[in-house]
Parts: sequence; structure tokens; C-alpha cells
Amino acid sequence: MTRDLPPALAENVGFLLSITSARSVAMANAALVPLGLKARGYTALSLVAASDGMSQRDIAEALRMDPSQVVALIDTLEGKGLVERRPHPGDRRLRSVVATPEGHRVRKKAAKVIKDSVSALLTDFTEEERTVLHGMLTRLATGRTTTPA
Amino acid sequence: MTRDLPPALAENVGFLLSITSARSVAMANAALVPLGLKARGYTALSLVAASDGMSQRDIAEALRMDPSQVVALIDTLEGKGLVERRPHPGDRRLRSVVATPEGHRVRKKAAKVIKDSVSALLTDFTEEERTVLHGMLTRLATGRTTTPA
DNA sequence: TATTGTTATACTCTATAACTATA
DNA sequence: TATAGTTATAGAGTATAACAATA
Repeated sequence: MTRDLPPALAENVGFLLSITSARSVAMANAALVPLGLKARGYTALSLVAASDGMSQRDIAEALRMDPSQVVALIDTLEGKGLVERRPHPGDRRLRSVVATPEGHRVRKKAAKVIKDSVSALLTDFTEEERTVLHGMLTRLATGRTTTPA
Repeated sequence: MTRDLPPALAENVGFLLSITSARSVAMANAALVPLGLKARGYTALSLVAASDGMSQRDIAEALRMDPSQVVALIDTLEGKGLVERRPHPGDRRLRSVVATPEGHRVRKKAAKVIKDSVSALLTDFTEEERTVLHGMLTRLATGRTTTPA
């Protein structure tokens, strides 16, 4: 998958970011097909699995999504038996979303699949280059000037 | 615009790419509002303006879009008087898309606006860091192992 | 036969407003 | 009155199939 860039686009950082992101999502989605997940679902699952219960509002903020989109996303994961909505003790407005045991198992398998997918995207990037890229993307994603200590 | 990343997402390169790209597009779109353009339209305009006429198929391939999407995109630019569809001499199946004088003027203004927008995205990246990032994104966007000489 | 441009269609993603139940 | 979840809806973006004109 190598394609030339027209000179008029080669300097366009925004365009490069867009198609790189699209490529990354497409590769991740393809890799996750056997597990019945897509990139967004994997991200949400890994987020929830690392917590001891998250409100959908917190999920929305972490994933940079509108709360209304989170409903369908969690519906899908819940339909696959990967997460559960539980009543929140103390505030009955909240739903505490937690990963099921099956959700933890699938997340672990998916993490390996995604690791390989990223490896394929970063083919022939050295370890140092990967670290540099990761640091830069972290700064860009958070809008933070410097990586916090 | 600084927001923390949950630890579960901080290592997710694909997620970082996605939200960085979304941020970049949002910033570019906002900056282009006064010119009546969006990021995609600017990219297409700059591509066409750098050529002496492109078929819509060539535009689709350069922009990584489906040819059917290019129709609406060029319709929009043509409606604003920024590009023209001309018959292609020699092959009557082709439409040669070229930038109008007004298209060239708008493209020039837009390029400045986009330059500032990218500058805002890359706030406090050094010149060297910008060069490194650009080189990495070029490799990732084209799927090419090394930057061609 | 194959290709360009085009239309139609559908599916995903995203964004907004409004409703309900709780607080 | 304010907030969490939800629903409905509409707008982008993307992908596929099919058709007319032309090669």
C-alpha cells in the first residue's frame, strides 16, 4: 500500500493527519473483525475495563464523544456481553458501566491484535521513532504544551 | 484546550491519531469559515490549482476519495466559482477541472489561513520537531518505508 | 469490453435539541 | 435548577452498485 502524494498535498499536514488516521482506523477495524469489535468499541472497552465502573458521561468525555453517542456504543458492547450497566450506589441518575469477565477476556485478545496492527502501521519505524511519534501525538491530542511529568 | 488522557487510552496510538486528526480538521474548518471553504474543499482546490487541469478520477485518487464523492465536492467549488469543468480535448469522457482566477486568489488566501491554523496546532513544536513530524506523517500516509530521495 | 462521470442509496459518524428521572 | 441518560433527528463522510456516454 504505497501511493505517491501530489506535490500540492505533500506539505499539507492536516491532510497527512487525516489519511493517516483513516488508514489506522481501517487497519484496526480489519484486525478486529474476528473479535466482533471495531476500533471505537475496543477503545471504549479498554477504557471501561481499566476502571471499576464509569458513568457514561465520563466515558463520553474520555472518548471525546457526545453523551448521546455513548448510549449506542455501550448498547452494542452490552449486547455482546462485554460490559454491563449497573445502578450507581448513591446516585440513581448514574449508570455504572463495568466490563464483564468475558469483556476482560476479549479486551486482552483485542489488545494483542491492536498491538500487531499498530506494529504494521509503524513498520520500520525504530523504537526511538515510535517513542518520539507517541510523545508528539500525546501533545497534539491533549493540546498540552509539554508532556506532564 | 488541554484535557487529560485516561491512562487506558494514553498508549493507544490509533486513538491519539484519531482525535488529533479531528482536532486538526475542526481548527482548519473554523479558520476557513470566512472564506466559505472547509478543509476538504481547500485541499481539493489547492490540488487542482497546482495542475493545468485534472480529471475527477485523478482528483479522487489523490484525495483518497471515491470518484462518486468527488462529483459533489467539485459541484460545490464550481458553485462558488472557484473551479471550472472543461471538456477534455482528445477524450470526451473526461472533464478537465481547472481553477478559475478567483479560485487561485481564494486558494492563496486560504493557504495563509491554513498555515496559521497548523501553526496553532503545532504551538511550541520547534522547527526541528515540525520537520520530524512531517516526515513521519509522510511515511505513514503513503505507507512508504522511507522518504524517497 | 472497459472507463469517466454521474445518480441513487445506504451505512457510519457526528452534532443538536428535547424528554425523563433523578438530584 | 441542574445533571445523567435517552431518544429522535439531521447533517456530514464514506462506500457500493448501476447507468449513460464514450473509448
